[in-house]
Amino acid sequence: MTESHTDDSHLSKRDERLGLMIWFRLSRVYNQSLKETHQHLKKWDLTAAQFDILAQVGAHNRLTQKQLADKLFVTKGNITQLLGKLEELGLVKREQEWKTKYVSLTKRGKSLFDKVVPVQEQFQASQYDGLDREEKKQLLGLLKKIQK
Amino acid sequence: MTESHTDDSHLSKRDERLGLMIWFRLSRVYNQSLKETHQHLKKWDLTAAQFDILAQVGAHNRLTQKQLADKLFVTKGNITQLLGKLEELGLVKREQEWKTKYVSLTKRGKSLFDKVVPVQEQFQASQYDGLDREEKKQLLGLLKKIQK
DNA sequence: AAGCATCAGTTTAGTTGTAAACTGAATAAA
DNA sequence: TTTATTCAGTTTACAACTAAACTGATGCTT
Repeated sequence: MTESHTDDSHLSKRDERLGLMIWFRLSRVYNQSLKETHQHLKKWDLTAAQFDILAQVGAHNRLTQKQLADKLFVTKGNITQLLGKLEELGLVKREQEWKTKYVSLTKRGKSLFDKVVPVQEQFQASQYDGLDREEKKQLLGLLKKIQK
Repeated sequence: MTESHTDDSHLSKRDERLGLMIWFRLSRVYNQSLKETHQHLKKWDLTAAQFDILAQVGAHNRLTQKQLADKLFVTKGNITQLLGKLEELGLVKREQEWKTKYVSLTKRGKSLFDKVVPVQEQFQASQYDGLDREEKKQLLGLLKKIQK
């Protein structure tokens, strides 16, 4: 006889229910976190998307727009738009070299980077203070497993 | 002497790093899941936000817009806009009663609800197939704990 | 060399969402 | 009764993001 076969066709109703609850909870945790991030970044008049670019460019100085898009998991079109704004704000500059454009921080951008990134990263991480180190490792492991 | 005090001031660099990795991973898992959801819903010409409303209204029939907003954790303004579209599509109707408006499904909406919701919910849940039941419970527990 | 594919970046149109100001009705208070 | 509060829903302006079509330059192929 088949072992542990209470339901084998797709997934038991119980598992489906669990999956749905995870989905709802995940979306709530993520969106709440995003909102708090936004709130926190207002101090420097930055949006979350702008911060992400600032952090990436500052950490790697000199990236192409494509590399940036890939690192942030967004489209090239999105990067174009965001860089337009950041350029207006005088935080980044684009230098065409051969066929590609390299993005780097201006002096103002660098200075803002140094001021904001450490504080913001600490804030970001603090959102998981409710978990101890072991639980964080567990959570990270489970999230990785979801993405196969 | 204080016990296990390698760093007590804020959080150890190690914990901060872990927190950041969780944040990145969470955002990737969520956005990927959202994208796949969108893809899947295209079959019925529905967006994820529209599906969420269809599912909620169908499950509770007759909700006010405020209740809907609260259940979905979005603003009333967003609900107004989405309902406008769904009304155009002939899927929901709004009935003013005293000062509030009650939202319910039309015949077309009901029929679409019956067709889409079970399939979509199963698809949604299947995104966590990589985890066994125990792991799902663990993940859910950790997510809940984050929200205190 | 001419033509074609490729690839970075841009543009455009559309969706989702927020925040904040506004409308209008019901209720409470003077 | 008149005024003020409250509260549901609407509107407006804006940010973020995608998908898909487009631009232009590089470089391969014949």
